[in-house]
Amino acid sequence: MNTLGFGLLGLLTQGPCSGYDLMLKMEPIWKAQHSQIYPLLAKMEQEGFVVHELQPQTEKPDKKIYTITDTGREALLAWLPEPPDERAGRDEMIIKAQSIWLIGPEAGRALFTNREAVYRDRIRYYQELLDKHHQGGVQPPSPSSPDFGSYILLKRYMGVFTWQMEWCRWVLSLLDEQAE
Amino acid sequence: MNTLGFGLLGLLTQGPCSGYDLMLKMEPIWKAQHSQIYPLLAKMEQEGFVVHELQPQTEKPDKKIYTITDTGREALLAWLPEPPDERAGRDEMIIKAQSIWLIGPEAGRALFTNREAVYRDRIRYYQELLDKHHQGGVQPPSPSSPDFGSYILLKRYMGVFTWQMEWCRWVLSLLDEQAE
DNA sequence: AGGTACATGTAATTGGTTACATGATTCC
DNA sequence: GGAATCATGTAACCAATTACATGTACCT
Repeated sequence: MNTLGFGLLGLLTQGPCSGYDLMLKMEPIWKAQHSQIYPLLAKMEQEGFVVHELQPQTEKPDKKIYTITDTGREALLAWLPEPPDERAGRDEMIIKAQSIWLIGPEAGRALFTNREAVYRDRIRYYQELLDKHHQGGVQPPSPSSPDFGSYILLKRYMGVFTWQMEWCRWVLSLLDEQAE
Repeated sequence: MNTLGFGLLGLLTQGPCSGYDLMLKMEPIWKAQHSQIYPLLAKMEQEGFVVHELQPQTEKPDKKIYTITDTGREALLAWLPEPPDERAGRDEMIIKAQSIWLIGPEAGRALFTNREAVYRDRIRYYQELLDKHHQGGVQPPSPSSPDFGSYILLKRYMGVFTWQMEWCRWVLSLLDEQAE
């Protein structure tokens, strides 16, 4: 099984769920298309990590409600403590930034202004998710709560995107300096 | 052509280079294996974006020195100003963090202690690269200098990894709180 | 009339990693 | 003797995106 598979198992420890809902729940942390999730769930079922039962619906396609098995839980618990791979973070902006000197300050400014806005939107998005988290209890979830993972990840994304937004502004200030 | 291809073109605007050296130069910003780079360069040559000439070597395999063509430079300049795709940043640690509550505070602490060290190493690595940058001139490169891209990217990585290191420490502090 | 959400699936293609393959040189 | 660096390449596989496919309900 792959990393995405373990991500799905992690969500299923919090309760049975359809493939569609798993896709939505994965979105903030590890975006994957349904075309990747549905076949993976089927494969995971073949290998005994999950089982599903049909929930008939009228006027909508039937749902497949997946549940994690003991085998699945064991596999997840064995995988979790292993030191994670460090993955290459690939972002087109990196490649464009590398060659920014080629396109002149105006086009460069457009690129970074645009990016700054993208990061601003993402920060708003993650802030909203954090606010939802705080709706119930005002206290941050304890490390033994199932919500702890989402909580610390939201904080992580907030920080990463905030830094990148500031980085865009810093680059813009360098570009402006030259214009003077 | 794909994003990696444009990255290679960007490096080639700074001078002709072998596939092997391109791989090394790409490493800090967009890690790719030689098995991805060599066939891509061949394809890019077929499409007229680069040309190569053989540099015979004794006791070592001959080098293929690639040079960007006018077509290649035009394609790069047309691509650069387009707003970049926002790519999903996939890192196994994200999936593990999501399910951290399942493995208990000791194993969780091990995971984050390990990760903190990984980020610390990366910061040291990027700091060294930044120092090398500053060796020649003490002034940061101007936006019209070919080094400007590398310079701002190194700063970006420094910031991103610094934040993630601090995030690890913050999570560790939460885990410790519970232990008390 | 067109877009979004719900709900699932397959097929084609691209992107990326791992492994196989060769061969000299240098460092520990 | 074994690992690392230089230097290229192919083959097999896995991961991920895009497109094709179906069908209802609701909103504008």
